[in-house]
Amino acid sequence: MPEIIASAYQHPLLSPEDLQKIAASHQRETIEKGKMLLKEGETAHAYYLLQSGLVRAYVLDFDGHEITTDFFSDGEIVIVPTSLFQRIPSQETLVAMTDSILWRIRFDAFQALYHSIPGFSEWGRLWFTRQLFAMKQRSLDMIRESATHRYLKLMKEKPQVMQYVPLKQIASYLGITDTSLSRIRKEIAR
Amino acid sequence: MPEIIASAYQHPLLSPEDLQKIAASHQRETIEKGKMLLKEGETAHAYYLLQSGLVRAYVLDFDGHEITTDFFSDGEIVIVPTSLFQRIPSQETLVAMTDSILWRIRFDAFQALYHSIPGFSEWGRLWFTRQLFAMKQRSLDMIRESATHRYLKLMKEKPQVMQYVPLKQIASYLGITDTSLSRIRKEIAR
DNA sequence: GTCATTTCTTGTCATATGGCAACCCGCGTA
DNA sequence: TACGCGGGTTGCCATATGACAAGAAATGAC
Repeated sequence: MPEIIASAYQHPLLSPEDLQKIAASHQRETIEKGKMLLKEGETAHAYYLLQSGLVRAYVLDFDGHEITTDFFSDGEIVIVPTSLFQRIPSQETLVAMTDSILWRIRFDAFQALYHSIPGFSEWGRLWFTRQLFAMKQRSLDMIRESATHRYLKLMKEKPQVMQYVPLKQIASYLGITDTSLSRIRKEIAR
Repeated sequence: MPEIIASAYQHPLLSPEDLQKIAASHQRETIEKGKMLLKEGETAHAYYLLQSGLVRAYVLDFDGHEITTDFFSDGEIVIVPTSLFQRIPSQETLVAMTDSILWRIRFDAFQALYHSIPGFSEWGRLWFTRQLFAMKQRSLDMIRESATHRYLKLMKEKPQVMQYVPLKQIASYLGITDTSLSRIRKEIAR
C-alpha cells in the first residue's frame, strides 16, 4: 500500500484492514503540467490525493479574469466539494502547475467506504472540520492582515508556490493586483 | 415534533422515523439577549438549531478588538465546528443579539445518530459541503467585491442584522472600520 | 538565433480606506 | 433636569492599493 494513502487517512478509528480497503479504492494517475483535472462547468466524479506536484484552483471573474482560489501541495486532497458532493457543475477549474502524481478515488467508491467503515466517515468529518477552519482563517486573514503579511505567510506555508506559479496568479489569490505584489516584493527585498 | 427540526434536517434519505429519532435528541432552550452560548477558551459540547433570534460569532483581534465572523439567523445551525468536532477550546465566542429560541443537541447524541442513521451522516456531509462553499464565497467576496457591495449583499441576505447589530460589529464582519461603513451608508442614502 | 509572448517591474495619478479626533444624538439614570 | 455613555457621523490628512501604460526581462516556438 502506498505510504501516501496510509498517512493521508490517518485516524485512530481506522485499522490497517480499513486502510487496505481504502487504498484499494484509489487508482494511481499522473498528469502533465498545464493539464486540467476538472474544468468549470463539468461535474466532478472523483477527488484526488496528491502524492507529488502542485495543483491550482481558480474561478473566472465577471470579466473573465482568473482568480486563484487554492493551491494544493503534496499530501493534500484535491477536490471541489460542492461539485462532487452536490453533483452539480463546478465553478472552479483545477489545473496542474507541475507534472504531478495523484491517487484518484471515484465518488461511488468513496460512498461505499463512507457508509461501511465508521472510522472513514469520522475521518471525513474531521477533514471537513479542518477545511472549514482553514477557510475561516483565510477570510479572517483577508480582514485583519495586510497584503504584505498574507504574502509572507503564503511564502512560509507553501514555498513551492513561489517556485512554480506566476506572480499574477499568486496576486489574485492574495486579493491584490500583480502590480501591487511586485511592489510588495520590492519592499520586502529592501 | 417541532417543525423547525423537520425542515432543518430535510434530506431524501431521512425517513419520518429517522427524523423522530433526530428530534428526540434535541432539547429546547431559550437564551436572553447578550448571553453567551459559547465563550472563547471553552470547548463546545453541543450545537444549536436556531428557531428564532439572532446570534453573532466573534474572535478577538491581536489588540483585543472584536471581529465578527458570523451571523446566525432563523433556521441556521449555530456551531463552532472546530471546537465541537476536534474537542478543542474555541477561539470564537457565540453571543445572542436578541432573545432567542434554540434546540440543542449534545455531541454524544449527535455521534450516536451519525453512526446509526446513514441518511444523517449524508446530511452532515451535505451541510459541511454547503458551509465550505459559503465560506469560499465569503473569501472571494472579500477579494473581488467592494466594501459597498459587501454591505448591500449582507443587507439583502440578512436584513435582521441591520436591525439588531451595532454598525461597528457589522463593519468588522465586512472587513472595514465603522468610520468607513458610516461613509458608505451615507453614499448609499444619496 | 530570432521573434513573439508572457512575466515582471516601474512611473504617474486616482481612489478607497484607515487613524484620529470632534461632535451630535438618544437614552437611561441619579 | 442634568449628566454620562454608547452609537453614529463627519472632517482632515495619511497610506495602501488600483488603473493604466511603458518598458525590461524571461521564456518558448520555430
